[in-house]
Amino acid sequence: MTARRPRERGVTIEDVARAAGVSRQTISNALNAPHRLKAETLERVSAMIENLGYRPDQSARSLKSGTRRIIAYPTPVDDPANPNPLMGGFLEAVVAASGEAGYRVLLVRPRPGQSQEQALDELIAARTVDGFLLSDILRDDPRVAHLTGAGFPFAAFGRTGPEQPQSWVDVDSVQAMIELVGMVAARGHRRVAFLASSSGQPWMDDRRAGFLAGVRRHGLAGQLYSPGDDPGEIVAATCELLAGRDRPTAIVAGGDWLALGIYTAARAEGLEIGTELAVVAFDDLPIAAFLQPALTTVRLPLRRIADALISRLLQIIEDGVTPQAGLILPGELVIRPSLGP
Amino acid sequence: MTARRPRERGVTIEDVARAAGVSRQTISNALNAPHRLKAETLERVSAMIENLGYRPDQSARSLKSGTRRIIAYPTPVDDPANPNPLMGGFLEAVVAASGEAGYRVLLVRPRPGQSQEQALDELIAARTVDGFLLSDILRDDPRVAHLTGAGFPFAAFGRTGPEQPQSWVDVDSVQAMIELVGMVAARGHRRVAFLASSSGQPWMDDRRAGFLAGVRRHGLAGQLYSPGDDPGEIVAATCELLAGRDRPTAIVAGGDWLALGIYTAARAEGLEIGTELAVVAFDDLPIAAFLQPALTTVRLPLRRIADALISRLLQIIEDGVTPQAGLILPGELVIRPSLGP
DNA sequence: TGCGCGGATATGAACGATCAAATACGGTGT
DNA sequence: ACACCGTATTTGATCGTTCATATCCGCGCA
Repeated sequence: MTARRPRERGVTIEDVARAAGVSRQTISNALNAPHRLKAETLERVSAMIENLGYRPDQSARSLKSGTRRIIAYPTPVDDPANPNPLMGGFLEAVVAASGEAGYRVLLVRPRPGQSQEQALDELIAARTVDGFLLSDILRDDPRVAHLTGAGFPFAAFGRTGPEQPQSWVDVDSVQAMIELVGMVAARGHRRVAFLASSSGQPWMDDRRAGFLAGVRRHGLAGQLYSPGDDPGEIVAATCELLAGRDRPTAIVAGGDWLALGIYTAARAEGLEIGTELAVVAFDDLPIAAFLQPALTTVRLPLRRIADALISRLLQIIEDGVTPQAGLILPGELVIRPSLGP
Repeated sequence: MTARRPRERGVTIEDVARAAGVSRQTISNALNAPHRLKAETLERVSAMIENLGYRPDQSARSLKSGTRRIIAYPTPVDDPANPNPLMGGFLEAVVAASGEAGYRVLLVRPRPGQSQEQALDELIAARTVDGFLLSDILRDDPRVAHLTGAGFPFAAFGRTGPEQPQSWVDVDSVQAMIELVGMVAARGHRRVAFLASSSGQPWMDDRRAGFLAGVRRHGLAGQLYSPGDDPGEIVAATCELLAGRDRPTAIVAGGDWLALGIYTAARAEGLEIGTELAVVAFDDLPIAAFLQPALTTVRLPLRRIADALISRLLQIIEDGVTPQAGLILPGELVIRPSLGP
């Protein structure tokens, strides 16, 4: 531990009070309960606050009030081999949503050698944050279990177990996938393949289930394929798939990244995407719009998800009210040329 | 403003002191200056701390010490049309680096209707953070000017002006680009094109300058092209480029995303990448490895950059020492099949 | 005149930690 | 026996805010 140089202190409530010729409490009231002040005093005091650029010290306020106005977001480890589709856009949406509610987002990650639970405990015990925002919820997610046990506020992007707090928000992947398959069926495709790594993430299972449901509903011939995460593998698997005799005329990918491999394979096989082969995927990452032809996919309503998560979390933090049921939001089909005419 | 329900208070230093039969200060010393305690006392006290799960309240500690152990990172607005290559990996590296130094990262973004400077001021005045980490530094970046004026600690990923604090770290894009062009030249290419949007970002200018320097040094015929950000435009521009009579045999892209468009165009023109057309780019985003054939590119040493930034920032915060000169780190060539044999 | 009343403002006491200074405690040397 | 010293531990004050309570003041009313 190095020596710590205390930062210069700023303008305090005392300074403002002296300058305005009133007491501390009057300044505090001007900010927290303006109705208590005589209009004239309020104006004079507010001017002085503005004038001196006074802002209540967050630490002092927190110490007294017990609230931090900070939400922790444990960042998913971003595996370059399997880039997390959410990282970019979701974080973006969360920062915006919480910012508008007057909260800030603190990124946290276990130190080397520290378990996820320990990292959470550290923040709870040190009273650094008011609550947690979790994403990439696994089945029996240990973080959810831990926070539930500790009785600490959290909200989750992804479903939690039935015996746990239902403070989650999720996308109706099954329904979105059914609609996606519906679009494919409406274009006259009969043989459809689903491609996704079989990594056992709940959301991917939902997408797979949605595909199967869609295929059944529309009487299509659907087949599942699960290549590994390696790009080469994906291309190879797709090539094989497309070289077969009864090759599918449409491919549904579990995520936009996979579509990149599918495009590559299709071209290697001499198939034109959109006309000879329909490709659709899920997530609407930037790459979906960048691919040529642009990719038909399902857009996650990230901003609405973030808004709902923050709103639920703040309800727990500020009012102590835990939502009785999870919230399921629809995905939005984004039709682009890769689906065909 | 909704009513605020104070969170239940946790274990305090007083509780531990009473339980261990010593005074507050002894507990404090056990954590902050263990050498002051008799070995026996230390052991007994530490056991009790562990036992009760005591962690000093961060707000109380901050109030007294004036230090927050939090670094603010103003998140660049992520334009989906021009996805920020850094957002993912850089943030990741920053969180890891600061975590190891015992600091946390707070994401901030101006509220609607608030200027960037106001957002910074708010954090400074409320003493919420100890310093700022800036990225995507523009020429005459207003944030740098503002923090310099306020005398508040910051470190920047990207060069700052000569009259400003030199607490920056940057990648030697020029040199990396020269080496990249060198690799292309060594493969026997004579006509080389550089593709990048002309958006005037300093880092892109460096890459362009590096390209020109490399071309000059190796006596190649180099040409600059600046399509817009739109994927369709990129493909169209590349197609035109490749359809010309004296078409380049190698294309250098300003960023990995552009390579996607180039791949598409090359295939449309019937050119095989790696053999008939060399493609190289910059950033080593996940997409570089996903493309088939995989893309030769320049990897930014994100972890080293983050480490250096954090180390410099903490030096300013903790020791009050501002670095005298910026730090330039080399990019790392990642040779992959798109360059050719 | 004195009293009660209510709105506006002021005062004292936390919140939980750390810093600086004070004290307790053995052991030496004379 | 006593001053002296260094180490181990305790005490008091403080950081800047907010909560609960106290005071002030003008006014209507008996």
